[in-house]
Amino acid sequence: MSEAANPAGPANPAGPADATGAADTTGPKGTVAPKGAVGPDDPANAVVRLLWGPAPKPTRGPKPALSLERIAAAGVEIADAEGLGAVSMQKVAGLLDFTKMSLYRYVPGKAELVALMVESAAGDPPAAGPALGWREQLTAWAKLLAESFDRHPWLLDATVGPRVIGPRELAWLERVVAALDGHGLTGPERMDAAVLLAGHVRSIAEQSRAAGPDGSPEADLLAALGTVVHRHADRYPAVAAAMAEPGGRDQALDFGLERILDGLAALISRRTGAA
Amino acid sequence: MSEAANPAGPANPAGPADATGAADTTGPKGTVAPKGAVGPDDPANAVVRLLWGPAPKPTRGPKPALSLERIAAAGVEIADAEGLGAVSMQKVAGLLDFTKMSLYRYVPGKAELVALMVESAAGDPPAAGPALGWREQLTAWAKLLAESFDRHPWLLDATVGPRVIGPRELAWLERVVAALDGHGLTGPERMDAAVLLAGHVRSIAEQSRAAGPDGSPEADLLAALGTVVHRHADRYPAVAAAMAEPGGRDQALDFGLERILDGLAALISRRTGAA
DNA sequence: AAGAACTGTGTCCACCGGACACTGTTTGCT
DNA sequence: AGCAAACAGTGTCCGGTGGACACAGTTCTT
Repeated sequence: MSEAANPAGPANPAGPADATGAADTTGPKGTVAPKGAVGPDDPANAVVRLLWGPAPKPTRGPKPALSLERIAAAGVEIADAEGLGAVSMQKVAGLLDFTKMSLYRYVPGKAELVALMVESAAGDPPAAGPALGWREQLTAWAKLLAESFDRHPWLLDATVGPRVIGPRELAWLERVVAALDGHGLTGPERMDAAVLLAGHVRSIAEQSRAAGPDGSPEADLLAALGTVVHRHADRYPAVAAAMAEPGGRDQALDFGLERILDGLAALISRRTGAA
Repeated sequence: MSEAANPAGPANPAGPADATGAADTTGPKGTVAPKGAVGPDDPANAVVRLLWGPAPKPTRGPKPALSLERIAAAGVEIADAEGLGAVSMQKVAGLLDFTKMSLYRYVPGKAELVALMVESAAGDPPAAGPALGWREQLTAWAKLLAESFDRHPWLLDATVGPRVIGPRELAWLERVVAALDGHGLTGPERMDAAVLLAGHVRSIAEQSRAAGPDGSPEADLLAALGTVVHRHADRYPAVAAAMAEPGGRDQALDFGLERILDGLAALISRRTGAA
C-alpha cells in the first residue's frame, strides 16, 4: 500500500506533456532481445492471444483478484477523465488499489493494456438491418461511430499506428462490408470503401476535438487559427475567404458522408447496370 | 559532454513501448501552475510565436550556436530513422552535440519541437495550377500528400490531437480551398471538402503503414489479421469473403479519391446548374 | 570599462515502463 | 492427509524521460 497510496500526490492534474507516437517497430519486449525480430509466437501474438485468445487456463494457483475487464475499465475511466496520456500503470493500479507490478500478471505491457481499453470502449456496431438499404445502413454506422469517438476522444490517440485489431473493432468493419455486399463491388473495393468511411469519421472526430466543447482550452486553438489566418490573409486568401463566410459548423460529418455515399452510389449504379 | 556522450548505450535499438497520446489539455507548463488555465499569452501562444514568428529579436547576448531549423532537422532525422517515439530531448541534443537543456533555450518543450518537426518535414503543396481543373488539382494534391506521409510515417503520429497548425500545413489547406473556389460551394463546404480529402489520404497512409513494406514486422500484423479472420470466418463472413477475393491491393488511395471526387462533382454540377 | 542580457551546462526531481527476486496462497497429485 | 508445484501480489531496483533551476561563460550596449 506504500506505492499506490495517494495517486494524486503533488498538485499536477495532468501528466507531463507527451506527444509521442506508437512507432514501436522493433518489439517492446526485453532490453536485450536475443531473438531475431519477430518470432513465431512471442512479439505481437501476445496481444492477439489477449484480444482473441481463449481464456488462458482455469489453472490451479490462487484465484486472481483482478480481471482483464476490470483493468481495462479502470484504464478507460482514467482516459475518459484525463486523456490517454494520463493512463499509466501506476494510475491504473492505484485506481484498483493494487500495485503497479501486479498488473503485469494480467497484461504483458502497456501497449496491450491500451488495446484492451480500445476493445472495451469501442461500443458495438449497429445491428444488422437487412431491411434497410446500404446507404441507410452506412449512414447509421457512421453516426454511431462518431458518437463513439465523441464519448471517448482518446480513442483517436489509441488507434494510430500499426496494431492488432480486436473482435469489437473487426465487427465494425464487418458491418460495413456486409452492408455493401451484393451491389457489384469487388471484395477489395468493399474493404476500401470501409476504410474510406472510417477514415472520414475519424478525421471529423479529430477536427471536432480540436475545436473543443466551447470554452475549453481547445477552443483557443481554433481562435488562434482564426487570428493567424486573418493576419496572413494575403498568403491564404482562399482559406481566409472561406472562414469569413458564415455558415453551419458541425456540418462536416454530414457533408463528407453525403459526398462519399454519392460517390459510392455512382459506382454502384454504374456496376449494376442502371438504377 | 558527460550526459549526451553515448546516446546508444545499452543495446536497445528502440525506446520503450509508448502508445500514449497527446491529450494534454491542462497545459504542460509547471508542476504547480498557479495560473488559471489558458492565459492570454503563455500556454499555447508560445507555439504560435514559434511557428508563425517573427524571429524573436536580433538581441545582444552571445550568438546562438543552434537554430530552430537545425534542431527540427535533427528531430526529423531521428524520427525518420526510428519513429517519433524515439525522439527525445537528449537524443536530439546528442545528435547535435549539445546538452539536452540547451534545447530549451530555443524550444519551450517537446510539443513545440514536434510542431517544428512537422513544419519542417511537411513539404510544400503543389504549385497553384490555374490551367488545371479542380479535379486534377485535387488529385495531384492528394498524391503529393500521400507521398509526404510515405516519406515520413511519423507525421501520422505527430498530427493527432488538438494542436496549432503551422504555415506549411495551412498552405496545403489553402491549395484545396483555392482549387474549389468558384464552383458554387459555400465557404464551410470548401473547408469540409478539404478535411474530407485530407482525412482520406491520412487514413490510407495509416493503413499502408500498418501493412508494412513487405518483410517488415508490420507485415506480420496483416498476416495475423488474415489468420484471425479466417479462423473466425463464421463471425465475420463478409470480411472473410472480401479478403478471400484476390485483387489489387494498394488501390485504396485511388478508390477513395475517385469516390470523393465523384461525390464532389455531383454536388458541383447540382450547384452550377448543369455540367 | 562596466554591467546587462543572453547562451550553454550541471545537477536535481518526479514519473514512466519494466525486470526480477521474493513471500504467500491455492490446488492437484500422490 | 500431506506436499510440492504453480500461481498471485509485493518491494525494490534500473534506465530513460521531460522539465526546473541555479550557475558560469560570452558578448553587446551604454
